[in-house]
Amino acid sequence: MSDVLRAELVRVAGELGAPDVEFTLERPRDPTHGDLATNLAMQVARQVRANPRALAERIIAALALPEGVVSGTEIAGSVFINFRPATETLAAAHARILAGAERYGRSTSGAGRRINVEFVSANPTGPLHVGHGRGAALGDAIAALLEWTGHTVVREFYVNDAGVQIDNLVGSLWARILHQQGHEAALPEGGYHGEYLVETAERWVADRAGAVPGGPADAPPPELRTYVLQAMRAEQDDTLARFGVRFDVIASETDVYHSGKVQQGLDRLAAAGLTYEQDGALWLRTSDYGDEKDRVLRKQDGSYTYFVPDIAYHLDKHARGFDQAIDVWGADHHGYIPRLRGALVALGLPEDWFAVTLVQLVKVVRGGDEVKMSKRSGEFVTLRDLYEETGVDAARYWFLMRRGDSHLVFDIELASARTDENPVYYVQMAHARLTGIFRNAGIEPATVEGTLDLDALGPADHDLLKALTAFPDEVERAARHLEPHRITNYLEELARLVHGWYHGCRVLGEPPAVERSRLLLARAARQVVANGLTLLGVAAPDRM
RNA sequence: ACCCCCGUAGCUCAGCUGGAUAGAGCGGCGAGCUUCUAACUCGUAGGUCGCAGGUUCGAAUCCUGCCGGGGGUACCA
Repeated sequence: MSDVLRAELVRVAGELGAPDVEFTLERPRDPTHGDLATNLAMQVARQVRANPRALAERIIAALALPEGVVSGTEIAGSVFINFRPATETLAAAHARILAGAERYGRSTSGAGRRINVEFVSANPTGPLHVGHGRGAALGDAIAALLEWTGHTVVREFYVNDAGVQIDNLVGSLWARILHQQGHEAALPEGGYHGEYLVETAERWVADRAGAVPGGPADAPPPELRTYVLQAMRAEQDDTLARFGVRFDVIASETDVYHSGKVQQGLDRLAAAGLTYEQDGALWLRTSDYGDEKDRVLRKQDGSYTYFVPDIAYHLDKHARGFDQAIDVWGADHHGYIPRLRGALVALGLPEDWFAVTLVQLVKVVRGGDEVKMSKRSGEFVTLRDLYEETGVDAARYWFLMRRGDSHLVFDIELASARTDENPVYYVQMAHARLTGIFRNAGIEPATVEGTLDLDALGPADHDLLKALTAFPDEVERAARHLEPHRITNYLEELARLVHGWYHGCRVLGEPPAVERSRLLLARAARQVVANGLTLLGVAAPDRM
């Protein structure tokens, strides 16, 4: 209905002397205000300096809509014009849900634009912790939202496998190996104290049948580096795979160096006259492009800052043909955004090519007591620990419930609770109950076909259907803002309606016309709940 | 000192980039199982949208200044 209506409103606005007027046409928060409302009269009144109330009347009079689109029109507050859809429109919307099936809610609005979504990108220095989990759930859901809206998406993970931290990692592992052999050995400054390296050390020694080359006086054996990087990466990959997150591309910082792209990037910056030497270091003029100050590219000791490979890496993403790169970062990196964007803009990339979604850190509590996390001390809750306790569905859903830039309190006890305090169970339950109707009737949902007879049904049925038809718009909006929590909010509201409907509107055993139409409605509702959960990477169980 | 995010019901948070009487869950109080799953439903109480100005037909939403919480301001990654 809205497309036809919007086009007609634009035409009428032109007739009234305001052809380019901006106006809204949306579902009002309060359903008693109709199903679609527009502020067109007020907006036109502003431009042509006329009485809004009179204009609203003229607009309504001038509307020429086909039969079966709108059943009612009214003016409210002398500013809004409210529309009610005709039953034909609603029945057609229902038919679109069934026809769309598992694709209902998808659109082509992205027009195949190629988007690179980079997320998690954890350092290969230890197991993934809970904060990575939030980034994983969010990045994956953002990617899914973009896919649902017709973008071509690549999920990418960047491994910072170069730099001092890896030396510290290797040194830490070497110390653990020496401990194993009964030697005294101190962990390096800035080293990693976690228990997991003790286990890695045991495995390494076992793999080599106890033959450890060298002692406390020696440097770590060279092969230790590849070994520990592979071990850490394998652990992370396995944790993510079990969490239902898969990547199309794993990019590595070392590769960016070896491919010569770092040097190419530096050459490009220098050729554009963006760099200068000072105090024995090489600087980039990022302050000309929105950053607070210029940044060092090459340190006095001749090595590069991590900034350099990051620029090269993002230039490489651009060269690979992406129309946009979206990075999901922890909020503690926010100060880094203007710097990287500045560099990319300086090299001629569009301002909005590089976008960052920030995730605030997660506070983990267990029944009210905070669980401290520190990779250094090694006392932390890993992502794996978390979802093994709560289940993958609950963990993913909890990470997505809140806006990325709001602090998240993750109560392990609450998230694993199988009670009504846990929204994920509430939503999944809606799906299970709807499926239960078909199971009790002994029929497959997909075999219930035909046109919905809305005249046989009541207001509660109509309200449920209207909520179902809002799903595609919600997906569109969530994708535009990169905010998956809009989908969880929608699903919780929909689940509330489903439970209420289930309670108040019996299906099986009603008069044939009612039973048939309610089965059709239940099939549509089940589809939309399933699609919403699937989009978020959460299961839609048939029974619980 | 400067920069970024947040501040909405007792608690956890929504609020569709300016719309109508600010919503939900949990918790409180009250009610409801002979009925397709009570992991549920219904009712009810609960608000100076941090504070003060400004912008306009209209502000929780936009602009300014304060207050409070968190994060960031490396030739670390």
